[in-house]
Amino acid sequence: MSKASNPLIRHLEQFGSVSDEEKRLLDGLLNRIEEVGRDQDLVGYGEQPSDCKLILEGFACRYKIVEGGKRQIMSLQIPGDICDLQGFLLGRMDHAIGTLTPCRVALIPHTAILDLTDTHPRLGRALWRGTLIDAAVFREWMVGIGRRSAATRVAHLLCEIKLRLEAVGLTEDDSFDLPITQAELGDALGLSTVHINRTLQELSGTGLIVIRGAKITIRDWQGLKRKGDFDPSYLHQGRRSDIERHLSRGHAPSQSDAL
Amino acid sequence: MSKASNPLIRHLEQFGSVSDEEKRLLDGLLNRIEEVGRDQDLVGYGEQPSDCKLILEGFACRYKIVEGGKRQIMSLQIPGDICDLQGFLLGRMDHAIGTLTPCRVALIPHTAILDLTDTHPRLGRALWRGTLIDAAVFREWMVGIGRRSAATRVAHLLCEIKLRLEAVGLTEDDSFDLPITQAELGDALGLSTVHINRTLQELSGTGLIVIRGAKITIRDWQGLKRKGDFDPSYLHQGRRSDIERHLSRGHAPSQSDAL
DNA sequence: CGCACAATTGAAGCAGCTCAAAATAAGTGG
DNA sequence: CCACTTATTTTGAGCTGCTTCAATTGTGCG
Repeated sequence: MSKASNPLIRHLEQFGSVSDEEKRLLDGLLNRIEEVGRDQDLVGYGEQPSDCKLILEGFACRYKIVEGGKRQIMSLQIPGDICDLQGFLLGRMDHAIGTLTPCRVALIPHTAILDLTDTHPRLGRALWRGTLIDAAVFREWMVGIGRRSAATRVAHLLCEIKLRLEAVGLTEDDSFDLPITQAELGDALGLSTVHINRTLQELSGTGLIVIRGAKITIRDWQGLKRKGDFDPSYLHQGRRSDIERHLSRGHAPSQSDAL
Repeated sequence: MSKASNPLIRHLEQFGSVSDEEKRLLDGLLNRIEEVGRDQDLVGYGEQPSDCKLILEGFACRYKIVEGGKRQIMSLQIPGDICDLQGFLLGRMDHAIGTLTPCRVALIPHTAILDLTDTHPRLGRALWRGTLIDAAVFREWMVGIGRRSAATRVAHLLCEIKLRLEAVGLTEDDSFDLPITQAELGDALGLSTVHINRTLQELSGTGLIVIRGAKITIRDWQGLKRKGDFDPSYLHQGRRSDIERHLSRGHAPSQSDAL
């Protein structure tokens, strides 16, 4: 696998430079690739996986089922995401990860990650940073579910997805594919399917977005951001901490914050 | 500061053994101590702190204010918690951390943590693990806010707080002090103050808990757990991953999972 | 073509909200 | 230790954003 197409490297380079040696090591991790169908668990609740899953293609989600059978989707995982480093350090899964579409995933043994983080603390911190961003997204979702109206929540999620997909090259202009059902959207936002449907109509009706099948086009980015009370800083895109700059001089990540 | 009383060491030992040399290093981190009053920001939104805060005494919380002025509290930070490792690797704060009571906190410079994680990858992973547990708690709160009823949410939170306080020795029998207002509880659970009040009365009325001022006594632990749909596994208390066992043989953390 | 799933619409219900005011408790200065 | 002020808890009552239930329409696909 060539450097350029290794999504793990691209992922880590968002936050700091990656040396050639590090790249070589990272390339070595992606040898076991699997295809998984839609609506399958990549990792089940309570499991103790022995490898991490890196999503190469497709959409997945973290979710939990509560008493009464309701489901809460806690995050959307898109290509480039390592979706269970959690299992690496915590052992037993306290939630499940399931596919929303057919997926292609790379399996990375925990032992390989352990070796890597032992010998290359900087890479360890880079992975760590990724999990901190995951946590920032959890927090933002919590804020939305707890304190924002349905319309604001939906708008906010669309803004987030747009930026995240853009970062991995999965948008064209102001459009992107969001191949998930309204029921799934509801489970992610803590809303009923019916209300998701009505809310999407509202957002379409006011000219903020256009929906055609699974394709979503953002007609009025500023308006959607306003509607969604959206401040992208929690995604920590295209930024490095002082600490990381202090470590790796010379490289500057491409900034694209003109949002 | 003696080893036994260093809450950072106690915190890390929950998940894996800490060598004597590591303990010495960790002791060296706790030299700057500060007292902070109630309702003060330990770290403000958008700041770029240069040190982490370890809470020695008192309660704090992560929070965010949304458009319209509503507040969502995203986590409760209790003694022993390092409450912004986030800032270490991500630089700019995407939320604020404020005190709920007067607090005593230790300030740990980012540079010290950087050195530590560079030279002692195992300690780095231990800190990382802590942030992953934080994330697990975020997820669980999200599930509650999104999919559980008010009474279930309140009961769940009480269960969680009980276990977390117990782990740092801040409970006596089935009682603990929870010196936060009902308004703050509401901000944490995405509920109104009025509804929190009525829900607490419901939980008292059915004999699950007793409230006397800031002191909460759990009368019926099993019942409260049932009411709160509470499964403590997300707290990852008293457990180590295979990976960590693989690394440090010989030591076994005390297990106390008879819950 | 027809099945199965997904989106849409209508209508009624309710969990939790808001507003407003009263009752307690917790400070605080004298 | 009291009198006064301020914060918190508690209660009542009306309201609403979202849910639930149930049915209809659309759509992808073997």
